[in-house]
Amino acid sequence: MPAGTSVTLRDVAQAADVSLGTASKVMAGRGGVSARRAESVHAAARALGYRHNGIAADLRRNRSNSIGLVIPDLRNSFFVDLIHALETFASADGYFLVLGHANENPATEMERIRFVLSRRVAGMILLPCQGHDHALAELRQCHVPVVMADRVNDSMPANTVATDSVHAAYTGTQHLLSLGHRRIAFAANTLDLTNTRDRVTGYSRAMEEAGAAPQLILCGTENDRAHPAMLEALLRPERPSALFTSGTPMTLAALSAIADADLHLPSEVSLLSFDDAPWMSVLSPHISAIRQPVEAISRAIWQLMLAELKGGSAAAPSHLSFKAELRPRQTTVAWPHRG
Amino acid sequence: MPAGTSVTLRDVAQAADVSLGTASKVMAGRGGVSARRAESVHAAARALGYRHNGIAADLRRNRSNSIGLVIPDLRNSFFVDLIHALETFASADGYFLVLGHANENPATEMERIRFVLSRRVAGMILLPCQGHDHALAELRQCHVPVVMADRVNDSMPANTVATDSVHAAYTGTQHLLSLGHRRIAFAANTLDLTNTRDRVTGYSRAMEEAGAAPQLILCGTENDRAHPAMLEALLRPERPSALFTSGTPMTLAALSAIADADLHLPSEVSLLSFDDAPWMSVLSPHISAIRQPVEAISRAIWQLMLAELKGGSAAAPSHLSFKAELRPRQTTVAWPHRG
DNA sequence: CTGTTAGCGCATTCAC
DNA sequence: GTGAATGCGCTAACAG
Repeated sequence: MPAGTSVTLRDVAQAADVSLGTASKVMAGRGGVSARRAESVHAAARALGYRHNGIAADLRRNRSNSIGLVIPDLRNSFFVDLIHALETFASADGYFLVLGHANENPATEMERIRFVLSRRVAGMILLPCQGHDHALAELRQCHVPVVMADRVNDSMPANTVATDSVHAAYTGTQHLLSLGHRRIAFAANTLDLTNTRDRVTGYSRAMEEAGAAPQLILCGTENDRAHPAMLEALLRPERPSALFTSGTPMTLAALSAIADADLHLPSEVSLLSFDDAPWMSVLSPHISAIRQPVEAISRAIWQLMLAELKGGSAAAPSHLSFKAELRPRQTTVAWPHRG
Repeated sequence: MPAGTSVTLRDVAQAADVSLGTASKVMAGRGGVSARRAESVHAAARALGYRHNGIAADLRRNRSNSIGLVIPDLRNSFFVDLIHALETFASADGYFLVLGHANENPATEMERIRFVLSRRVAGMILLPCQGHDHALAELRQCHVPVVMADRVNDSMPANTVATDSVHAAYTGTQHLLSLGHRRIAFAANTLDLTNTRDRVTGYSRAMEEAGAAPQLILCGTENDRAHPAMLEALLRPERPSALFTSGTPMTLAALSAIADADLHLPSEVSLLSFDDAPWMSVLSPHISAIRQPVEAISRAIWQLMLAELKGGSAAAPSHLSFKAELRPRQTTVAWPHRG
């Protein structure tokens, strides 16, 4: 079953009694055609229900106005906000985004990258999901401008944009330390993620500077693993007085673990979430969070992409970094807690 | 700047010293080629860094294995869950999804539909954002299988899949009524949405049957409008004892309005949310919600699409409907509340 | 088994 | 201004 017996430009030209070339010019909005003929082409197109075939045009011109965007997780509001911002920028410059969803799975990620690439996008924005070498190799092979973001570091051989994770985690940990907490656990996805490693670095540095012992909980993002891991930590005699979660999924797991451990939030345990979300400030207690500067990051990504798109590949890749914002709310309180 | 100086199948054939046709067969994995030559083609492809050009192939074969999916809002977890499920089904059948994000904006929706269509997808799944006539007209013009979902009704001239909104809202309202509530306000996006109208119908029916006066709050999904609208309702002397929100964004707004009105949840006001989300059951009180059967809906959508894809367009369009599930939790309590 | 041929729908020279 | 001609990279039908 073909994708519809579509009417082609040739049909339109025939009906309007002009040549294919003329019809093409008219439909493209380029000038150089008499008003009378232009109108008759438009009329014919309308009458026949003509639809421009974008892929044929792209093929012929060997260029395209679509940009690939492959992201790890649609359930994470940080990524969704980023998509949204990027869409706005791209659309303002006449580009369209072709989305790929890796679902936090490297194999799926490769599939999506390949698919998006096979659509011959003009450029590719990749937020890697886990490990980047395989993806990067694929990307370099096709001579397409690439901008990577979020789970990236400065040694990657491509343009990168990210939050300064070390600094953000360091600041967050200091916030907890300054409240008197010493036993602060950091719950993170996996050390396979470069930004998770950075967050752990920032956390550990602050802890060590304060002479406190870091306690790392590596628990993935799935509740089946994260919940029990946190619960176990909270049930230990020497349980942490504060939990610092490295992303929204872990925050969710922490919240239910705290409830299951029958601990009161925040008097018995404090909670700080890396990544903010709308729901964190509507129920009590409002959750203290670290907010990544999504707009700034998105703008930088797009700027970099646009530069490569028009300028040709620049010299050395750029590595941009932005500071996150600490938003202390009601779940980070002094320790020991004075009722 | 072209999308990279790509190496073509012709280059590969040349390097492997075979014909274009043979190279094509090898790369497509079709048999009928001697092992020796096949290997040499593969080797050449690897050496040159060949990448299949999917759009050229689609163009030539006049068919494609991608399906368009245009959705209203990425920030709504219902839609995200649906994307996720649909991706799984599609991928299992060898199809890829080309996503379009309408951002709850009819103009953007049209742009996205047109773009996705210009990519010559084999079929189109549309979750309309507001009004459907314009979009539907566009879709019908290009003779592509169409399945619409969520904000649809049985009179639409296309396959549709949805939750039985009337029934779900009716059941939810009854739940509130059975707890003793009489002043129940229903906070919804806009009556321009067909499923919102259905939800209002279900709500009103239950209210009228109980001899209670319906109170509708039409407030959009943006916090700037929704929050003040709900706050105003909650500050009235004859304020509702229960709020029934018609979607996650409204639930968020309701929650902050309840806090700002200084009302205790749930003893002073009950809350029932149409659409469930993970965060609703981690903080206290856990929010009572109505859950739409996302998997069933997604499966039905895909089934319908697949049938059209292989079977050719069926006779009359199907209109499928699924029952939602009420999940009473801690925010719907008896009224008047006995402390 | 393999090579040759003929387009898919379109944009773009280049003559007129 | 306009139309005829030439592929973009690929698949499929056919002839050897």
